[in-house]
Amino acid sequence: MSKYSEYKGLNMPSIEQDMLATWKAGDYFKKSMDQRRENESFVFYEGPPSANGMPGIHHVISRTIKDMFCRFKTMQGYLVERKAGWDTHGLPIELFVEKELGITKEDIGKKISVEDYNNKCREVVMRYKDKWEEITEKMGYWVDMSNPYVTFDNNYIETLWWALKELYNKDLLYKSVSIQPYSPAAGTGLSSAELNMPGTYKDVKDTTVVAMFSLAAPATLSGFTLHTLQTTLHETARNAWEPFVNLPIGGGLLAAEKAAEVYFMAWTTTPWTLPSNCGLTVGPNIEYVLVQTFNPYTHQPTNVILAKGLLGKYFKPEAQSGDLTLYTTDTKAIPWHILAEFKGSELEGLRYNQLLPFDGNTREIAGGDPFRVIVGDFVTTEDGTGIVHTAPAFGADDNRVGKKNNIGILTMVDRQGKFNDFTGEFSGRYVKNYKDDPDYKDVDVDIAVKMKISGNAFKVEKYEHTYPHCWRTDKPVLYYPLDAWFIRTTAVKDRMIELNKTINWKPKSTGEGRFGNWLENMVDWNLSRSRYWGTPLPIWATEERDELKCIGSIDELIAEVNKANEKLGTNQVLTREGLDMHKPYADNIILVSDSGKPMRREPDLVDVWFDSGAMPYAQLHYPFEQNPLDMLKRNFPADFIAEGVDQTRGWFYTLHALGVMLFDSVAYKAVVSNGLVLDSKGNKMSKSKGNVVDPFATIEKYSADATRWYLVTNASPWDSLKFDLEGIKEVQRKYFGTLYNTYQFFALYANVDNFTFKEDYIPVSQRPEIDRWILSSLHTLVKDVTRFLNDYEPTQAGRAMEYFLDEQLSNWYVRLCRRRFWKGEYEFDKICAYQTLYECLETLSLLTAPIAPFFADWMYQNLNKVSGRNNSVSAHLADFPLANETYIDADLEERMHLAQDVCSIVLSIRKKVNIKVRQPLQRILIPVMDPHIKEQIEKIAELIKSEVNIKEIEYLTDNDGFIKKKIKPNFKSLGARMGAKMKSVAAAINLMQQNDINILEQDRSYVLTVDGEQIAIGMEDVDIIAEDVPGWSVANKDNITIALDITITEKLQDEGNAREIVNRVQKIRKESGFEVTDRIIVNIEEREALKSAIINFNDYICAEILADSINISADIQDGIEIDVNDIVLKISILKT
RNA sequence: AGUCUCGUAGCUCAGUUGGUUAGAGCGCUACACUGAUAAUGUAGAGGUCUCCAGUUCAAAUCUGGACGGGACUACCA
Repeated sequence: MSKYSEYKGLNMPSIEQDMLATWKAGDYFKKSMDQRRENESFVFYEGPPSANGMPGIHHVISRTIKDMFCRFKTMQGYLVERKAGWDTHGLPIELFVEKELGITKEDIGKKISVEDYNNKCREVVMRYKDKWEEITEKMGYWVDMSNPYVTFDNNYIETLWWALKELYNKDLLYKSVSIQPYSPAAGTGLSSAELNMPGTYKDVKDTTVVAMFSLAAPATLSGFTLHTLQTTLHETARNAWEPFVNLPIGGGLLAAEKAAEVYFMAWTTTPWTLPSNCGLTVGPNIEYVLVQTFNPYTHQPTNVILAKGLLGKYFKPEAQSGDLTLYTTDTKAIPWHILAEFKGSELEGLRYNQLLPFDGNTREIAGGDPFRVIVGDFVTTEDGTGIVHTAPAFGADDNRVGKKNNIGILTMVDRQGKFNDFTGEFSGRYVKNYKDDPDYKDVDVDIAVKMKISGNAFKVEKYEHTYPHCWRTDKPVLYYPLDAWFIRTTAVKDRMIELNKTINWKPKSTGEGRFGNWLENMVDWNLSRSRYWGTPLPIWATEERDELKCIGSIDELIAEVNKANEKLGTNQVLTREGLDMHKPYADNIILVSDSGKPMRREPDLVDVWFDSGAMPYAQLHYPFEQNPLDMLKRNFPADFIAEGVDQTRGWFYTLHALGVMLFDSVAYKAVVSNGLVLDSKGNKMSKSKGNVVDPFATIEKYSADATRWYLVTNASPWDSLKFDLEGIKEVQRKYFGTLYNTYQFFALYANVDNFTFKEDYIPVSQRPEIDRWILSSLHTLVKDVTRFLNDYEPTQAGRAMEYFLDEQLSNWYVRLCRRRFWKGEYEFDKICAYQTLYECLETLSLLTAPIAPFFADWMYQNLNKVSGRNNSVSAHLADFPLANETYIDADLEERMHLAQDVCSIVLSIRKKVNIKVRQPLQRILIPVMDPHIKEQIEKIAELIKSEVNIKEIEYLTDNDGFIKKKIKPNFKSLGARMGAKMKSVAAAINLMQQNDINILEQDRSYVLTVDGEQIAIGMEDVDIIAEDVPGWSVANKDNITIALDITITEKLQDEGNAREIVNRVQKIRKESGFEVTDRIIVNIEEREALKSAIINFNDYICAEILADSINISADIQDGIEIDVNDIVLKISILKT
């Protein structure tokens, strides 16, 4: 096998199929790990997807990122094990099954047994496993799917139980009431997922009330510590009204005691929660005022407390300090006076009279110490009154703040959504129309009316806001206290925050902002799910709940069962083999308490996020296998994980929380969170919109590599990506097309010359300048790519490779070196060229391998099969290239860049004056102010000359007096010194004449006169560039200026013609299908204008076209007509 | 509503510690090249850097606000 494979065209999908077959046949994935068994490991966790839905294109991006870094680290020599996993529990699966069976949650256990239902879930959960495996393979994601972790496995669940017991023993697991979204119409709690379904939030118009809670009179406060402010407030109010005691204001005679009443104003959009009120919450730093005014409904004198910032919502500015004595029932702008001001924190502890007392909402029933003012951080002054009516039963915030302040709880509404029987005239009434009763009367309105009459309402109005509805019944949800088990994450909050700071987040903002804030505002983790298909909570309780038992392993469970059989006389049979830990079996197990009472399992399931968060240990079946600690040490924490940014508060959080709680450690050291994949117009992809991209079709049509490359290089992974197939096509054309072309070019000539890299490696220092340059660039690239990938900056890495391939390798090195490959004998220079290009291609294939594993390996193998240079048969078994610093020559890279600029400028002048490149020209002039630049250009003069077809380069120094200089102020250096004078100084510099510039250059300084002031500037304050060489064709770019001599002498003309002839003959050779090595004889028709060219450049022409001779004839038969610089003639070519 | 994120050419994106002519690729137009040819080069057109205000001698860049897209959390008076 001594020939490089050549191809007719680039067909990436077919390359990928070949490579997949090769990988499989050679078992390369396994090999890539096996050969590094003894090495340091790089720990990676695969976030488990759920296989009950089809994989989408958004899965391809996160898996590309995972795969890329795992491959990269493997090539760097680490052992990177990648165990696949499946997330198998949870609500989405249950909903899917319900839908498929056409049942609802209520039917489970009735129309279908829990056993059958769960079996169905178990079946459904792996429904698309095949599809997932297929996409995994096709996209080139190397992950071990032969031995995945599955969250419903007994072993997996056993570890979860172990973890739960650890938490239980650390007193981090507790049961409590929590406020959850609940649908009275459906009789079921709703998950946040259900609440986030489209159409759940609707605009509704509700009756809202600003309720007035009267401050308790000091006299009624026996038994409680008196708040001094309480007495003061009453006295202030009484004193304020004192002068009016005998006046008939407000539509009645003022009663002194009534006038001394002080009310808190609190707004609610759910008046039905008022009977359950237990507290009023104020913001500790909010300013509040006591206002003397009139009740707008009863017109009685009154005094209210509300946030100062919200006065404008209830009182007209023009009525401030209005005359109270003039108030009548008809007064539009109710007069008001501010009597006092205080901060929220001062109000804390004030007591008020219950607003709507009934039999069922007494202080005793509430428990705790209700009807007090408390403080809470969540209070704002954006709407309402700055005082929040707090009903701990019906709001999560309320509940939290209520618990913290021990104000008890009142639940005056039952689970059907109606007031209980102890709510006076409202007993039995539904708070919303849950039963579709045509005669339903809004209970909120009646409550509001009652309050208006009693003087406890300040404002009643309809208010439109969004409110969640049950997606199944379309009825408003209410927040309802339900029993639940919690993990006390707040206990380790500070530690979690501290450890989070050590995690390398990509992007940083997700870790600091989104995740950091989330940790700051952390609440305890509600672990309970009242569903059927999930990990059962391993807690058993006696009926009175006075004894609890948390089970931490299957063995322990079996032992406890045996104990129960013994003590309770039951006959339960439980073996490890026959065990299913799910419902309903787990629920049937009865254990015995220490005091001998039967215990039943707490019916809840565990949040699926616990399943996935415990995956680092559960996938190992920790600690139930051999050498658990050693095993854990090798697999925890992860060095790297990656998932979508939507996992920030999901998987990323639960991993972190459990890592901290169980092991006081981070669970991952680095995390890449990728953004969303949107459609090409920037809309979210969704099935209903029909804009989802099918990853199978995409890969099949455009290849996995192009897709992967596109996903990685188009935008940073964490920016949301507008997915556009056109972009993939572009990548295919641009990157892979160019790489392919370059390889093809190499293969074509290397095969001709039998280059197989059998010669010794020619020391780079001995190679031509251009070879040293491309190798320098190549090794700079290796350095950059390595750095970027180590930094988890794949986009930068990919773009650096694109730049190298396109701008440096293909468009410069190969283009300039073409001749070296097809011209001349197979000797030193040619071998240099082959070795150099080979090394570029080989290295590039290895650098590319993590991102585009198929194409890279394909190219690598094509090269390596022939040369056998590398011991590894696949790029993925090879080592990642190491930059050789000795190859890197910054000076060389700089001057080549200079050469590219110079050529580009010359070409643009040629274009401007319309002289084609094939026409040689005598010289260019380059004004050089900087000796370093001249030195640099001199070293690459040959290259420039041949590239732009000129004979010589001359350098102009300013002494020659030809150059017209331009001076520009250097704002950066000048700005700092000049400050406000900058503008006029800049203007003065722009006005400097040629001789001024000369003086500056000579003296290295110059004194400007600006606004009558003398200001000295130095060389560092300006840029001086040669702008023009009068009388020449000139162009410039940045600081380089070039003048081109466009005189075409006769000799140049001849040479141009000769080149033109060569060009035409070459074309004919090619069209006639001659081999590149065929020798020819040329007969050319006589033309006076071309004669001298043919005679003078005979040797040149013959050498170029491999002609043995050129004969000029007066007449040519059967010739081909050609056009040489507008001269038409015939030419005939014969093979010798 | 809060938090995060994005907003630069028709499209996709760069844009260093603020520094005066804001770049690239694709697409478009014209020309050239023709032993990589389904390749390549050169040139041209195309911008209110989303808007407003501020800081500064100087703002795409810094600050504040608004608007728009997206995500997450929540829906709470």
